[in-house]
Amino acid sequence: MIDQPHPSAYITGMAAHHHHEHAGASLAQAAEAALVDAGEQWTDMRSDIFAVLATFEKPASAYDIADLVSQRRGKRVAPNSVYRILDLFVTTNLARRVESANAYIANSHPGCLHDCIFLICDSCGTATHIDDDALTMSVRAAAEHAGFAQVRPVIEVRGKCADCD
Amino acid sequence: MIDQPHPSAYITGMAAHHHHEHAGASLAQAAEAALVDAGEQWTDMRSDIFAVLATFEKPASAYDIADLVSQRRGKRVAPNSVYRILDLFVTTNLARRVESANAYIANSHPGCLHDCIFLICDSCGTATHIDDDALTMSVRAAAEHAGFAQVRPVIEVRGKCADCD
DNA sequence: TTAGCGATGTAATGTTGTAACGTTCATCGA
DNA sequence: TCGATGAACGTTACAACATTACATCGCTAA
Repeated sequence: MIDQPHPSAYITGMAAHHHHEHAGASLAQAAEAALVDAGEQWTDMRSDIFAVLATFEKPASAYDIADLVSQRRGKRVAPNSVYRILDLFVTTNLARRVESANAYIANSHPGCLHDCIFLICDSCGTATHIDDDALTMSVRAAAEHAGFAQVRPVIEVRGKCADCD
Repeated sequence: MIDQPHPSAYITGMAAHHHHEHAGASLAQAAEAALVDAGEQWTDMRSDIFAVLATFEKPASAYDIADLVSQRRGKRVAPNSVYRILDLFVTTNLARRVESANAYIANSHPGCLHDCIFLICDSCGTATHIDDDALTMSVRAAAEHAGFAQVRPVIEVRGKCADCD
């Protein structure tokens, strides 16, 4: 059901880049729209998990999410179920996995397809992101030049944020 | 005892870039030299762990290494001990951690200080690396521009390598 | 009605990573 | 010589992250 976008989608998508940063209810709506658009269902469980994920400032682990969703529902939700849905979110671009933190973060502009660069503070753990398509496309190009296909860049920068510095 | 290099070290190191790719005994020697240079000891345990790590084509997990080192020594070596030494290797630039694989890979030119870009094949798992200082410095610059300090870029690209494609 | 399918639940297990503390051994000054 | 110190490594236990296999539930199309 879910297909990875063809790499060229990134190139065309790159031209006119116009970001709608969502938050709160607006974000949830955008997420729902994007998921339905991808031919998937927007269930209560998915809605709850997305809502919880979106409350985090820092990348959230699947277990963090499982705990909060369990509270919210008054019934234990197993990590398993959370992982399933997080995987779905990642493939549909509603969320990103932060590899260097083994955690996930909501995409604040779902439906908008491009690579992003995460900045994760080693002190306070908060993550921000930069959109620099020129840079990410260079990374893609370098990998493709080395013979790689279907590339999926993972660009994260660990460090100290302005507040913690 | 161990200090992180100042970021400017990267900039100066970037100018004349001349790689000595090591392998086998030569690599082990280079590693030993680099470690001693950093004021650390080159013990039997460290030597064994480095040797095992260097035999891998693919990023090796700490547990993989623990198993092989245990065999080699005829005595169980706990993952714990392996982690300690891998951490040391990472801080002294003898090895790198591949975040997106939760695994480690020997640095084929220890003593040579710069960020690198890993390409990891999702099919066969092998990892190669690209050295593109212009690119990695741009990532550093972008992060610093966003107010981050003591930055440590993690640039990895998942995809299909030329052989598996 | 019921066969099929997608979503979720349940239980078990596997993998990765850390914490706390103990032992060994080399060095060094009294 | 003796004990103090400190680095390296051992041992145990546990915490955190992730997956597998299979069961159940509810919808809908034949």
